[in-house]
Amino acid sequence: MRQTEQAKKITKVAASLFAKKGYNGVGVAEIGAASGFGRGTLYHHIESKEGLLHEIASHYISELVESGHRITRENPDPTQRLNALSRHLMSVISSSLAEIVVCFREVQSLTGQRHQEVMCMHAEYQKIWSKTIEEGVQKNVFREVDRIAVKGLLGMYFYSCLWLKPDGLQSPEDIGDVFSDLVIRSLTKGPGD
Amino acid sequence: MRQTEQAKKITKVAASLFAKKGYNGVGVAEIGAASGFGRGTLYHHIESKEGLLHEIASHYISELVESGHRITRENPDPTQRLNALSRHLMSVISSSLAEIVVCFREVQSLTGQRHQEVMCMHAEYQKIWSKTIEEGVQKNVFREVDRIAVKGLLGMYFYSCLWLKPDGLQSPEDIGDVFSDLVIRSLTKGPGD
DNA sequence: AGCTGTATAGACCAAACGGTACAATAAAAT
DNA sequence: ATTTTATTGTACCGTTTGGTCTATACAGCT
Repeated sequence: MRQTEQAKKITKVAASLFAKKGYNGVGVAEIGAASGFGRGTLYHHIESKEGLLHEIASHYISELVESGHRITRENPDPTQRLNALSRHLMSVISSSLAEIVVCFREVQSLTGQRHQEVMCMHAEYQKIWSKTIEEGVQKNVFREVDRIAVKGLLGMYFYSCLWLKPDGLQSPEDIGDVFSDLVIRSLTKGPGD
Repeated sequence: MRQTEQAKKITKVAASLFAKKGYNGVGVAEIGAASGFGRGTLYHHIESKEGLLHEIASHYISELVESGHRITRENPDPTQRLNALSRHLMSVISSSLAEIVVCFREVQSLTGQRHQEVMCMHAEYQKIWSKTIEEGVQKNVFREVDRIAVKGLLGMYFYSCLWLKPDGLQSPEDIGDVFSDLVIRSLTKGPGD
């Protein structure tokens, strides 16, 4: 979907408002005012309020899925791939904080087809991580872990968009390294396994 | 604050609605209907809609803080304490899923004094985990980790309320064990540290 | 000048919002 | 039996909701 400059601006403003107050806590009038348009003008550039939410949520989760597949192709080694996934996920989160908050916290406000479509992509992204860990187990570099472990580990990343500060001291890559270090250590085989 | 039976019922119903649709996605009429009261009746039992949100959020986070302090007293050993904190946190999450979702995802909708108070307790709970890890580092059982690591590890738990199924196969204690296993492995000293 | 297509603002809509007032009812206490 | 007290439902308040309609402005083109 081709977006005009104004539409991009509106989407960006909407994302930061949704992130701050929640989808239902923001009115279209507020979105218009914050982007410098009246309500009529707003609807000349967007389809609907929910369309705005869908645009934000689907754009970022599909970007994650796409990059996830690319990283999988580029990194046959499970440990290296985990680190690459970790760095990439964290850099997307920190460079698009508001959008990611919307993508992970406000999805529930999508309805029908749109909700289903976005949830599918979320599941697909999780599968990318699951597959990586499974491969590591097969190659005997990771220990066998419960299938809910990957949900837990991913939660570590997803939840970070709620406390991450955009002007924080550490770079996203540094944080990604800290996290992937935690993840890899929690997965690698020890003497007892 | 003493709560009548009806008020408890309303609070419970409100929590599950807030969890499903978000605080601003639910109207007082809907809360009333779902708990079997008219709007007028509802306001005879509650103070306000935001009061309801505050009641839910503050009750559960303060319970976590209180139990956290108790567990700290009862478990001098950092590793055992982490496991106890993990089990307890996961059992609270899974036994009060909706309330915990509200407590962690809808806090932002609280305003002024109430918001500040609840955020304070959230910070205090995090400190309980931080202290435990710090003690483990001092006692030389944990390696030194970045200060954001604890945020990440806690996110693992907090995010779980969004995917946990109330009728899941695994008991909360089992999940708590899986998680604390991940946490402890990611923290314990290895050959290289 | 006349035409065409895109931007823009503001009036307007029915519905829903959080909250209050008040009268009616039920239960308990005297 | 009578008076309090605690519950309840309904009508109502002003405001805001997402969304539409229409009139105007302003480009670029002929």
